[in-house]
Amino acid sequence: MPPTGKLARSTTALDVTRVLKERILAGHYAEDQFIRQDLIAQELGVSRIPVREALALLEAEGLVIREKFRGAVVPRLSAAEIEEIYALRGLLEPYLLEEAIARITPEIIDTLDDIVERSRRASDKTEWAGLNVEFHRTLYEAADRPLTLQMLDKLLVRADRYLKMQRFMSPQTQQESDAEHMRILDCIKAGDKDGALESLRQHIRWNAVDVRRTVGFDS
Amino acid sequence: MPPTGKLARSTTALDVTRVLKERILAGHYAEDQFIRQDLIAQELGVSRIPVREALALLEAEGLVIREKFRGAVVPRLSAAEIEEIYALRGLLEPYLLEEAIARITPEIIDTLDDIVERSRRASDKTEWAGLNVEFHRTLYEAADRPLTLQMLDKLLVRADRYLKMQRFMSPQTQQESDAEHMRILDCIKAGDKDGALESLRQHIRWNAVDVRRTVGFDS
DNA sequence: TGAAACAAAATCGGATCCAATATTCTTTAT
DNA sequence: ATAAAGAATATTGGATCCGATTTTGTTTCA
Repeated sequence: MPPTGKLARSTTALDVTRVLKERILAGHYAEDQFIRQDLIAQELGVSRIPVREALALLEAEGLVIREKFRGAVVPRLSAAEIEEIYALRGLLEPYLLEEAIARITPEIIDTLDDIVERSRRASDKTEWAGLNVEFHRTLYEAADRPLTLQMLDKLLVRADRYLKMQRFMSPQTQQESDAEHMRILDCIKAGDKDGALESLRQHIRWNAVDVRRTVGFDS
Repeated sequence: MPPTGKLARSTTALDVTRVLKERILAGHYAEDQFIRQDLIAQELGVSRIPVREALALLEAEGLVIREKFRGAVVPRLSAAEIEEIYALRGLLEPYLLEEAIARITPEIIDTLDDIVERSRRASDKTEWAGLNVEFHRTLYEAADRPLTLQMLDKLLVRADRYLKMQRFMSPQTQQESDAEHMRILDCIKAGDKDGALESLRQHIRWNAVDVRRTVGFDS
């Protein structure tokens, strides 16, 4: 039996959940294709029990849908769902930003400056994506609204699956995104709350437009 | 071949999930008290496997917290979490109401009228609570925003646990709540969107005040 | 007597096994 | 030859069993 590595704190089920989530977000499983428990179990060297728990958790996150005695599939994302996700981002993120501004410290601002700087220098697309996430995470964690942040995370995970599948992030979009982050950060430094909020809303709108354009909606 | 539009048959794990959720919402388990898998399994006449899956799902909903090799407990709700839930209601519900108004039909309005009428006549507290939920559900389903509604539901479940535990709903509060529902409905009929939104926000604020008063926060 | 050390019991996470159901393949009738 | 019917296979959900860890109880020593 191959050792599964050092799982001192985590459980096998959570490890499987993490692996499957990464795979799904990487577009490893085609939509409407069944994810076979047995195969996953063999690939990861575990039994089907933690695989089943992982699939149950992923269903709760909306990343798969299970049908009794049939299996789990990655569901298609509808245009309506994408639209809804961006509408919800437009509600949640300004709220988080507002609360973050009320609680932000010079240390956090320094951290954000650093992230933006590294983001601008980033050449690798994956590295840039990581820094992009880190920027928002650092900023929003300052808001001290764990429930809201958790809800937002789940929304972004759903959207991310789509975005990564579509490979839509152009260098131009990256530049524009960095610039918008800087604008938000500058507004925060200047104590311009409304300016920061407006920049954020613009940021989200641009994101939404990008997605629509790439996906080619009509709705 | 028979039509595939058959209802999704329930699985044992989902049945256990439903039972446990009902129990938790009814305050059956004390906070910080371990929910023993073996006991649940015996009580329900099933094995521990579906019980474990149920607990995993309930953890994803925030109704329990599991610690490795220790078990699952109903977590305490902090004052901060209550506040956050109401803040999020204040974001999500106006959005849903706005979308609902844009799509509402005379039939739905009739249904809502009926619900309010029955709610006003309701003597039993449980019946009233059910109608209260039905009013919001009917109204918000008209918004056709399933993700948002699902998020709201999960928030309300968390809050409900607290409210039911505290048994806070006084007759006076019921009357006031019914009146607010009528006000919202009247605004919708009159095509007064802003009025409806303002009534809703007031409704949520009152709810929040009610909770704070009953719970007796200070933090 | 009280606390540390050790043993016993309880409980959990995971593995293996079995039953229920779905899917695929084969047979058969027209 | 084709489509319905039935057998064989595949896959899932659940039950039973096992090792790991925590908790509880007992013993021993200062």
